[in-house]
Amino acid sequence: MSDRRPRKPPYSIDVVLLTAVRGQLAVLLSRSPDGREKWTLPWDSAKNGEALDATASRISKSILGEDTAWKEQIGAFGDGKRHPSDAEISVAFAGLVPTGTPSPVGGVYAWFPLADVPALSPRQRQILDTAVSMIRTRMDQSPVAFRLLPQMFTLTELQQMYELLLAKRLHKASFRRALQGAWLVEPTDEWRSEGRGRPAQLYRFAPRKRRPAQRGIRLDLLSS
Amino acid sequence: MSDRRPRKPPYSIDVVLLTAVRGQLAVLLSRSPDGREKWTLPWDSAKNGEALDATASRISKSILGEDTAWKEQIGAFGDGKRHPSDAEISVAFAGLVPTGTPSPVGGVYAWFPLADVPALSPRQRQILDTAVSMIRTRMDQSPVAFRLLPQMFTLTELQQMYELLLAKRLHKASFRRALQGAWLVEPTDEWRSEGRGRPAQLYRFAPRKRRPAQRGIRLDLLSS
DNA sequence: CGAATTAGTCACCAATCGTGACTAATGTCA
DNA sequence: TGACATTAGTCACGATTGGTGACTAATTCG
Repeated sequence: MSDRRPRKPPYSIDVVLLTAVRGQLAVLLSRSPDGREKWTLPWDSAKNGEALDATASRISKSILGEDTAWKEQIGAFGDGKRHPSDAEISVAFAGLVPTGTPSPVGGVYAWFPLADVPALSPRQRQILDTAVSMIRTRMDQSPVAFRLLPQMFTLTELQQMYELLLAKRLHKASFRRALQGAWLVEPTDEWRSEGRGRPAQLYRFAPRKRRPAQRGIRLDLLSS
Repeated sequence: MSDRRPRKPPYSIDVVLLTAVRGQLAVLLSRSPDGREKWTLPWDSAKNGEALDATASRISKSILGEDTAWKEQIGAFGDGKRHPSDAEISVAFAGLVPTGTPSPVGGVYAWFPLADVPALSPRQRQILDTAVSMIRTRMDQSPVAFRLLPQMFTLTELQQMYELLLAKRLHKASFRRALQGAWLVEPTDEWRSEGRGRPAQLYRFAPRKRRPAQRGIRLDLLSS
């Protein structure tokens, strides 16, 4: 988060780090050095010759200790709306952080549930909204839910993650049947006993190329 | 596209205009003023204070006479790959042009079927590939096929457009049943007689909000 | 007129999906 | 120790959706 002010950078790289906290999506914000209770999305300007996603990786790494396992560009933003940098445009990336990852120490960074995000600059607010909506609509194309979970997880946890992202309850049997047909996970030989109740088998994300999903068209998904 | 060289712009706006020509997707390229047979994606730098998509609209309008009915940002590109501008990064937009739109006159612009696109700068090549792949994967979320057709079209034309985008044959009855269930088109009272055979009724794109498509999850679409 | 051609529909069957009820394996507590 | 609560995991039925070939409809051509 360099805060050098000598000359205005041509563009900033902003990072939307998302995780799941207690059944809600949460975004990582950075405390502004100047204001008292002002928060911003982490951002920086690119070093000389650095690729766009490399800058995003560097930012993530500097905050979390390592890069996110998944990252996607959200787009470029710059409708003249204000931004903590004075850059004309900002290129935004979204990254997913598994639950259970140790939180960054120090009072500089904090996770905010989406419902409790404080006021941001207009451009960063738009970036956040676009990132969340993109994550939610790209679920079918990207392994989003898996990247919000640790490497090993129970099927109930996976289902709850899907329910969180879809904001909709799923039926257990349907969910597992669909999962089976998609060849996305494989069981490990470990089990986890979570208090009372039968222990759950742990699975890992292991997509197989089998069956290229030769299905029909789905016109009914068209939103607008 | 302006070719002023005095100072390097901070970023360029590149536009990928796509249409369908004889059963193939085609992209509009602009002849380089310097080289003899060099072609580029249309691009320009933003005027002062102009929003990103406003620049893209201005470029489209200057080429086609009017803006495209549909346009989407593809993203920001700038991994140090070369670009006709010397901008560090380029923000790309895709726009769809209905078949039958009068082609831009003069030898400056031309439509190239995707298979016959000449060599482009590395960055523009990447932009084009990303744009096409985005269009194809976002078909379910955006009315892509409809924006490649004139306002009124026959269902056979619509089906052929879907077949072109999906690179896959569709069964007539299935296609029409899915279309009916999606409430996307409405019939007009006009018909078109295309040579021999029974005349076809013309339809228009008229999505209705009915039935929010309360369907299950589709895990089997997950690609990676 | 009849054949060819394209549009549009129907109906059968298979595959998929929503659902409730079932079994399985553990902890809790009397 | 045994009944109960709790969570995991599966099964099977009926309803819906989807793939498909064959059908009817309306036009041009010769």
